[in-house]
Amino acid sequence: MKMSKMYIRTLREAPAEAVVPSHILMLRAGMIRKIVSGIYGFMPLGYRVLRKVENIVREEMDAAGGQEILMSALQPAELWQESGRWGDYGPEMWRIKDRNGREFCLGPTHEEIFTDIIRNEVSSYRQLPVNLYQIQHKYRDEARPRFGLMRSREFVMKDAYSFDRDEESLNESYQNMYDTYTRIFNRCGLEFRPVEADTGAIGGSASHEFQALTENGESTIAFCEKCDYAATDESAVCVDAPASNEEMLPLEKKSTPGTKTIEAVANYLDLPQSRTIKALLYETYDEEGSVTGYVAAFIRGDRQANETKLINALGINEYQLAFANEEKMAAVTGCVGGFTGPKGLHDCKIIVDSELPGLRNLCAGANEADCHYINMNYGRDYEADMIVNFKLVGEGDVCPECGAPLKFKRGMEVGQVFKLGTKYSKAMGAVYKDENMKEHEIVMGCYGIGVTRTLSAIVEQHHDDNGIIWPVSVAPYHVIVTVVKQKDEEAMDLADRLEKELSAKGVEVMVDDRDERPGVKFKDADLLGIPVRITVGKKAAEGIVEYRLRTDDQSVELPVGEAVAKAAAFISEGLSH
RNA sequence: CGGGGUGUAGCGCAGUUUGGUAGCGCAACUGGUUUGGGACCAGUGGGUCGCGGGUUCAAAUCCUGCCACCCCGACCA
Repeated sequence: MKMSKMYIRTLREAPAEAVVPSHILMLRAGMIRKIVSGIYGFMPLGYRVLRKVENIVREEMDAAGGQEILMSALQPAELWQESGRWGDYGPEMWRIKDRNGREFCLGPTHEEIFTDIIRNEVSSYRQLPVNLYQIQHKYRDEARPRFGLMRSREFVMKDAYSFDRDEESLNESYQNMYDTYTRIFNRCGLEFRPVEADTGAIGGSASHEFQALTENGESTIAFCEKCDYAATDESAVCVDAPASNEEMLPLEKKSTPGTKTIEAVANYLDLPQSRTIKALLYETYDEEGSVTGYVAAFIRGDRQANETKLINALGINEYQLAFANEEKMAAVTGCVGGFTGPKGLHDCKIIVDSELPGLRNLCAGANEADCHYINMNYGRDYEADMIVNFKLVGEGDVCPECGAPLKFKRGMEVGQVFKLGTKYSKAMGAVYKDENMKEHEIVMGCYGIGVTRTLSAIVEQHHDDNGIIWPVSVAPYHVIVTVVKQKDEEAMDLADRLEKELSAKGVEVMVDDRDERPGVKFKDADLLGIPVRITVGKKAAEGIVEYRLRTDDQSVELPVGEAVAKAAAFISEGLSH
């Protein structure tokens, strides 16, 4: 297509509102436009890229046995009330009413809708397994939309749901999607890592996030350089320190005036912090926010707690746990702020980190002002209501798989796969009959890809100071033919020939025939990130053009025919993986 | 939701301290000269200075309420 006929508007300067490269460059290239905070429109070139990514997703999902459908974005409250999530979802859900006052939401996700479809239509094991997906706008009223398409309130998502007769079959469906996602993100040209993710209060049995590696990502992932282990920082497993074989020494109470922190008490008693026990005091709440009880969690003094793991162990939602009001808690449990220890506490749940029972002769608060015990040992001196591994992983901690040190990197979550189990089928009555006419709940999985977010990730990973560098697979056009003197008929004829011959080979071509100076055209070509540039310039009359890749800074002169062949080969190679 | 910042032409900004009725660069339009990495000259158009209230002879500027946008944090099936 001729650029003089295209609707394209590039910006020389970056809008002040954008701070990360993907946002800045997509705005500058005129690919997206902000409508309001967290809501973006796609302009012609941006929409072409979006459709390319969608089509990669579509092809791979279809190849994996998924079937595409399209449900409504607007969903009735009733379905969410059935699953129990109308109340759970919170302020992120856009809720609206129709003219009669009936409640709806703009779908933030579609488990309810898909489960509803399936329960009405599936009744036999013979109809399973099923994998349905859609590509559609999702709506989440984010507390803080950010970084353009990276975290927006309206975004395009591919969401797939699998329905299986049992866990074993689910495992196959899950692995199938895991492999499919790997192919999709490879084809999008992303450097990514699948990582183990927290399954949270939703109660699924396994989940992986697909994290595109980028400095501007919002997630932190822990990974092992030696083996394949990788997990989000919250779900990464921190290995217990090896059990000690020291003799138990007699418990002794020490006066430790004013030592309210681990650091202070360790210094005062001249102990390493790894020989102390830290207390973390929490209140738990019911759904209405009333205090339901107290939790004292104990962990080695040099460790950090991972509250997500505590929450999961307690089987509550994250809003149901918060640091305690120590004065109130002291009245009930006997704890003493700054001097709390596991010995002598009452009327609260005592959670002990999994490595403490194996450690000997530790120092802990005595539940008495200005006093600590030393030589405290699990079993002899204190016991737990629950033993939980709730340590937060730190960089350098040992890999739970192979023992090598863990490293941290930043990532952007572009996809997620989740074994849901029967949460929704149970709540909504999605059942099938087996060979013996016995009813079972359908076992579900769900699988999401943030399509618009994937665009951000691609640009974050593929750009330079001059602009975007699209991978061939998602580039809005494959080749840009830059005509230096568009008024020169010979040059325009040559450009037309390039366009025609390349198009005939399935290559997508844009011809910059605009009445602009060459510098402007070159700058725009770089900004737009078209993978191949063919310049029709000085030697147009001789049928010689210049061929250059967006990733190179040198061009080569070639006869037109060769340039066509070379570009076509390069594009076909780029599309083949 | 807490903390911070910003709102002046399509984009980037100055002007606000010290009140006097709005300016610069880019972009756009016209004409001319140019033409290989964001040209030059001359001219033109474009603004309820985020919105409301107040002070004042006079408000972009001072006071006040609200709104929007951005950043950090909290949050993120």
